[in-house]
Amino acid sequence: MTSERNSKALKVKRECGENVPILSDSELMSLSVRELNLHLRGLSREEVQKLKQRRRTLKNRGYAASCRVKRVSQREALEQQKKELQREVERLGAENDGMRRELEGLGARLAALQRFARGLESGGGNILATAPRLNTASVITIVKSPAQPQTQREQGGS
Amino acid sequence: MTSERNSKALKVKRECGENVPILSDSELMSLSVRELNLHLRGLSREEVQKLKQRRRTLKNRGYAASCRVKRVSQREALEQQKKELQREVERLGAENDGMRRELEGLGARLAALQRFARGLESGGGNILATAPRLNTASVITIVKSPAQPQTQREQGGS
DNA sequence: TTGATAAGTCAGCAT
DNA sequence: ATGCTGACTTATCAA
Repeated sequence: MTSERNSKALKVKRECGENVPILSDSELMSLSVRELNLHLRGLSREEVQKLKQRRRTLKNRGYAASCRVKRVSQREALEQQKKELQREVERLGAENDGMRRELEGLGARLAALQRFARGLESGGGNILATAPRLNTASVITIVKSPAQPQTQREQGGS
Repeated sequence: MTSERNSKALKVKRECGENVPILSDSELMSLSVRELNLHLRGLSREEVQKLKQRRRTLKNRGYAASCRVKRVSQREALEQQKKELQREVERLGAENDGMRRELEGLGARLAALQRFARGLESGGGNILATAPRLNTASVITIVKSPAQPQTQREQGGS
């Protein structure tokens, strides 16, 4: 196809013929209208039209290229955003699992204390004697078990 | 442009000329090779080549169209996936916030019990007298506070 | 041969 | 006039 266009371009140049500097594609494409007019001196109406048309075609070629580049980069941007969101989902999921485990641990400790408390409640004042399965040492153990990261600050007393 | 193609097609038909049924674009495009050959009887080598070329061009036109359709639907699929991931991130984020709050609540209750336990520990056996700021009733209150959803099942003891 | 795609051409819209 | 984009053609590659 390059050959086809070249031949076409050559044809135009031949037609423009004898007295024209003959503009290259890149020259013709980048010239401003006013600059272009300087090169149009002494050309027939038809020659001027052909040159302008070639200029338009060359510019269109560039526009088409930009259009394709834009299309590709937009697609890549979308894919990138998708990857980032996937990473974010993974991160949040892991964080969720971690907290779920912490919650389970705390829940178990609290449940144990709850059993103990039920004993306290029903047994009235005599704590140690009435607690079903737990004694004071057990409660201390449960309560002082690994503190959860979130509320670590709370323990800074004395 | 349609006019350009039409004129080109007409030209081909004129050239094929007097004795040919003249296949429409859609006919020529959808014919199998063997079916096509039936329509090629009594055509010059050149006419056959032109017809085959037109067939190829028509098919290419279809391929190009599919290509564009595919490009669009792939882009739409990407956008759809992106939206779903965004929703997922939002959902996980909300879930995270909820658990974080639960964790904070449980952490506060446990911290209070920890203060109480410190009193128990340092004071030896005399629990009620030694607890810094909490009495037995307070501990019961803390321990029996709203149980966390996750470990609700734990409390089912007689 | 068939199908897919990049690049180029053209038409048509919008600025 | 300029820039963009959809549709078409062509060249080219892959299956």
